[in-house]
Amino acid sequence: MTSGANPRSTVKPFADPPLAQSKTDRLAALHAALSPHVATIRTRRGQNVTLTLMAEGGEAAFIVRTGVLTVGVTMPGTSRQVVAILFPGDVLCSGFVPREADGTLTPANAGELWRLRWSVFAELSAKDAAVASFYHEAIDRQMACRAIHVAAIGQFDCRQRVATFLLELALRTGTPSPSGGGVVFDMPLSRIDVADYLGLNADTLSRTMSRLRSSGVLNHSERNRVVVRDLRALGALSPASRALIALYGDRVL
Amino acid sequence: MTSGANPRSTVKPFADPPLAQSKTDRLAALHAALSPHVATIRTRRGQNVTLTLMAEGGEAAFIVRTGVLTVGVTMPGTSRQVVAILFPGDVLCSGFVPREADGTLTPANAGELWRLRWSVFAELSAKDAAVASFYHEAIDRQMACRAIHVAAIGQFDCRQRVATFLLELALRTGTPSPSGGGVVFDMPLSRIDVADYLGLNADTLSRTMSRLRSSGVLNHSERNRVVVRDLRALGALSPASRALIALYGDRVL
DNA sequence: TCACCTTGTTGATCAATATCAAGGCGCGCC
DNA sequence: GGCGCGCCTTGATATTGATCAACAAGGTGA
Repeated sequence: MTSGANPRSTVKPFADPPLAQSKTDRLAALHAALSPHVATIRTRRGQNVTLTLMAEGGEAAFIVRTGVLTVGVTMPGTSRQVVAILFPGDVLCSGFVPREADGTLTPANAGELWRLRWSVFAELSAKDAAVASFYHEAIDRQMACRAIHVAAIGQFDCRQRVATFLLELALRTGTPSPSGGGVVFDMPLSRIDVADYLGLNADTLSRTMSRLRSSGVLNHSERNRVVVRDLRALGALSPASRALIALYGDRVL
Repeated sequence: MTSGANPRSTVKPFADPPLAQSKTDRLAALHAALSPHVATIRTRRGQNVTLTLMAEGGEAAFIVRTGVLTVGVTMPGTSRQVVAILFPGDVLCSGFVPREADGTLTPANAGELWRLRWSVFAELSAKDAAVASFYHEAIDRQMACRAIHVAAIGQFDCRQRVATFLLELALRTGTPSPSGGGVVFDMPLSRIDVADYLGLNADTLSRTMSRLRSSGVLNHSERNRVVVRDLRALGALSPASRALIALYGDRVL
């Protein structure tokens, strides 16, 4: 469970994905407003970020600066469910994670996380319109994303779920591949994490990915990197493609 | 599809559920702050509330005053998914509903809804700490609720999902039944709505409810009303019972 | 270099749930 | 009252995806 032992952490990651450029700017601007109150956490895969502040058990707000994290819950007698995947610019408040549900905030790779007391964040929001609108946009995006996620888990079959997930990653973190029509991105999550996110068995997920490769939508690629050969073909497999594009843009399309 | 034709709308509803008492007070206090900007919508079952404001296509914020509403999305080629059920005190912003996903806000019964321009709501939040904290608490609760919902759809089997749903309704809107240990509440949603919420087939849902009745957890009850004979037994069937109680209280337990 | 461990892949089997079909019930409408 | 229409229920069947088990691939540390 130590991050050093995990091969995934040794993979040379992309630099910040290009998509995040404008977000990175906004985050830098935010930092000016927040910095006196922010604790910076360097994340490493496998570590477990505590959701509430130690002192006084206060509520905390987290802002993802770089890297990817998963938010998971585990109900007694069932396996873990990843309820959200957080990318740079996303916000998590400890109140978002239900109590008594074994909630966890787990980095998927190395990155940086800002943490601040929730009450401080609320105050800053009231004073600084830029902070407030950053927060509200983050909430909007996350709520919309969760709606799509619920629809995928509740209504999509196995292949549709996998296509939806890959499309989301491609739109959020992908770079156009040299050969036209394709997209490349890092896969920050393990098979098991992805399966837990999609409400699927890891075996079934593996089979589905294999089928996507043999049908030519994906390329056989190196470990922890995904090469989508034809993004439009992938989009055609996901009922949520239009919604995802509306939410995350068609930058790589 | 007219509400008058629907038998459900003719059922005499409970008055505001007792749980909502403190919430009702808060809503009344809020109204003072918001009233100059609020449009009050009387909801009727089956109507479709438009999510964006007509003029300028602006974003809107909705606050549920009374009644129950469902938020649904439908991706092409799949059936509808209910992504949230809104009760009095809940908030919905149009940005929460993904675009290009056929999002709908649909009252399940008669009630009252406040609508205001999102930008106005944001301004009021910055000025009035009571408005801001109301909003943030609503967001926290809804995010936590959605996490439980995702876990239920992704990991629970059929009976666990149904038990979780019934428990949530019991905790949020139930009243203790005369005979000890039991709880009674209105069922505001049709079988199909519930099935769409739980990611189940309506037939399967019906079967599961029948089994819960014959196993003695539920009473055979009149149409659109549910009598839980033994709430603890119901809780034992739901892996999320502790999380739900932490979120909604043990008032009726 | 080799043993070991984690992660991922693949095949065979089985169970849960969707699908299809038929029928009952309650209610509004004619 | 009788008719027609949704909604709900229940049974028979089909199919998807979970489970179990074996094995491959790659990294780690001695």
